[in-house]
Amino acid sequence: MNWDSVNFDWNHIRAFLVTAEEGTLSAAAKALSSTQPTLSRQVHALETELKVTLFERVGQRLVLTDTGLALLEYAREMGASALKFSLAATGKSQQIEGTVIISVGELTATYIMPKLIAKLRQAEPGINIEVVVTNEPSDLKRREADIAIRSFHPKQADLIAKKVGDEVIWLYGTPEYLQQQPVITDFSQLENIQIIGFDRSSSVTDILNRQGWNLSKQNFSIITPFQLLQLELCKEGQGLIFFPENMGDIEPKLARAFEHMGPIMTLPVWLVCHQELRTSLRVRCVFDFIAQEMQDIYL
Amino acid sequence: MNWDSVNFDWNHIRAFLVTAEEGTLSAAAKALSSTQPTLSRQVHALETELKVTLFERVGQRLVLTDTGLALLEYAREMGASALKFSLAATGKSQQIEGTVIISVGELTATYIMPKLIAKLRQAEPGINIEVVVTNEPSDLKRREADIAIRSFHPKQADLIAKKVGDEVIWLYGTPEYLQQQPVITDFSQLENIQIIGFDRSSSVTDILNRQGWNLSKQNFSIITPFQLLQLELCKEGQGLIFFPENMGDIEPKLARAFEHMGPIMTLPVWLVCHQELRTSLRVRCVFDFIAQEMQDIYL
DNA sequence: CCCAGTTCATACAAATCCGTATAGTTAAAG
DNA sequence: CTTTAACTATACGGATTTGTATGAACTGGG
Repeated sequence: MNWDSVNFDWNHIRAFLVTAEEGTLSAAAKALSSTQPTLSRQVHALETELKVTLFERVGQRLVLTDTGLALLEYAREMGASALKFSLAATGKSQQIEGTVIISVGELTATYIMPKLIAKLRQAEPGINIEVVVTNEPSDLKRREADIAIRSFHPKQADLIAKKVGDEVIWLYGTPEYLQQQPVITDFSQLENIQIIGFDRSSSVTDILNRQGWNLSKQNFSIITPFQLLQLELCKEGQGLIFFPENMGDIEPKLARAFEHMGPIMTLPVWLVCHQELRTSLRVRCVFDFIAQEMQDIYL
Repeated sequence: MNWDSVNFDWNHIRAFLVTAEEGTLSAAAKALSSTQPTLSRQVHALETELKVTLFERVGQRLVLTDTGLALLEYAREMGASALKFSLAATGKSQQIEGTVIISVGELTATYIMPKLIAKLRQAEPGINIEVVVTNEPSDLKRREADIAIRSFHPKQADLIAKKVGDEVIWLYGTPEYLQQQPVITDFSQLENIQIIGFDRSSSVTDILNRQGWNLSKQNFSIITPFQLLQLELCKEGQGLIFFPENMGDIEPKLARAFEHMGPIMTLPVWLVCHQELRTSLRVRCVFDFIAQEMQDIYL
């Protein structure tokens, strides 16, 4: 093997890759916990080392040249392999110290995580916890997190998932608001109800309508994907919200709506983790800990 | 994308990769034009960064741990991608300066290359030429060379090849030696001839026997893969050698054997180059130059 | 049209990394 | 058993790289 060909600074490729993906040197610097001048120099160095022009300096922005675009493909490959290396190394590490990144939704972050993390930190002081709060299905394969809490089973084959409970969803509102509502014997009678919804996409609406509801866009007066804002608006009497019972019940200002009708739906709670990390002592430790705690909560 | 996971020193992976492949830190240092202490520190750094033990320090040698072996796979992937990057970058480079590595056999290196390189350097002073002399089919895909001169068409699909001539092979010997040989009318009569051969494998023998010869191991008294040694031995009158006519004819001490029978065989001469490098200005420049020169020689 | 907010490039001090020299250890050969 | 050769780890001076601070240039909004 002729190693001369790979005997250039691999970190410069990383600099190029992150810069190209992030769009600017400054963003790349932030992503790599480095500084913009460093990235600037590294990209320049790569260009002179290989005698190619990767970026066109047009005004304040760097745009990839055709050459840069062609090479980016291989840089991405390297990045993917580096990620695999990192994942495998974390998995192989027999140290119980280090950081574990957990991806959760807003509500879990607010109602579940604080006590859970406190308890975990007490049990395993060597492990640092990083919480990524997002409602998006964050991509575990890209190492946005080590462990994720989801309400759906992941499709990717190389992820492992464990069901830790069922989230029971009710409609909640202020007692004052609820008194204004009619007494119903069927959900189809809720034609004039005001619900604070997630977004304008009608996926939830469709599901409920198929279950006998009769909802349209008119019922969703306020739209926001921020569930904590939904909660606050609901507390102000602006409408009803879909909320898990273990969280809604402890809100003093809220009460279940149409309780005699039973819960609206139940969502499974999945704990998801990358398969490569199954052998990591510390990730497994956190995974098992959360699984135990969640099962206690959702018992 | 979470870049934290790949935010370790990629050069340390390269250090690990080359060390694992080469076996020792010292060898890796030589391969990377670096020094042993540097590699030692880089491997150590990688181990502490990822909290894994890659090598077991047993005595004077480093042996891969199971963890190291598992991670080596991904390091190899990174190396392969780095190689692709390098190849593509060289291909994309529009600079006419740089180094071009040419792989040739001993005879071509001795008889053809000196004048050819001199002429090339005069025509393109910016290009540095590196010559790898080997009779093995050096692996262009591993970048052991940019351009190779071969007597067979490469099988790999992503290589491009151009036939630049035919090498006419005769048997040569000293006039004194040849006088002792019988006058023949058929090659099958050469039962007692002494030939200085390449190796004990009978591939050449088989080919010739199929063409009507009658050779056995007895005919190959001296065996060596070094063709220049074959030549010297032949000059000393130790036997006959297979030799290209354009090289053998200019050796004052040698003469064609059994010239009335015609040449023994003809071998094609191929110029081979990696497809990725076709767009490289300087590689293409050298490729075209050699093609032109070789065609003049073998006209 | 100007100004606030970004962006990338450059200068210099500080921190880091590398190479030389050296010591310590092991394996093989005489 | 001794010697030699080969390999890795450590110490220190020097070279390289990094980060902070700053400048210059461009974009977009008021």
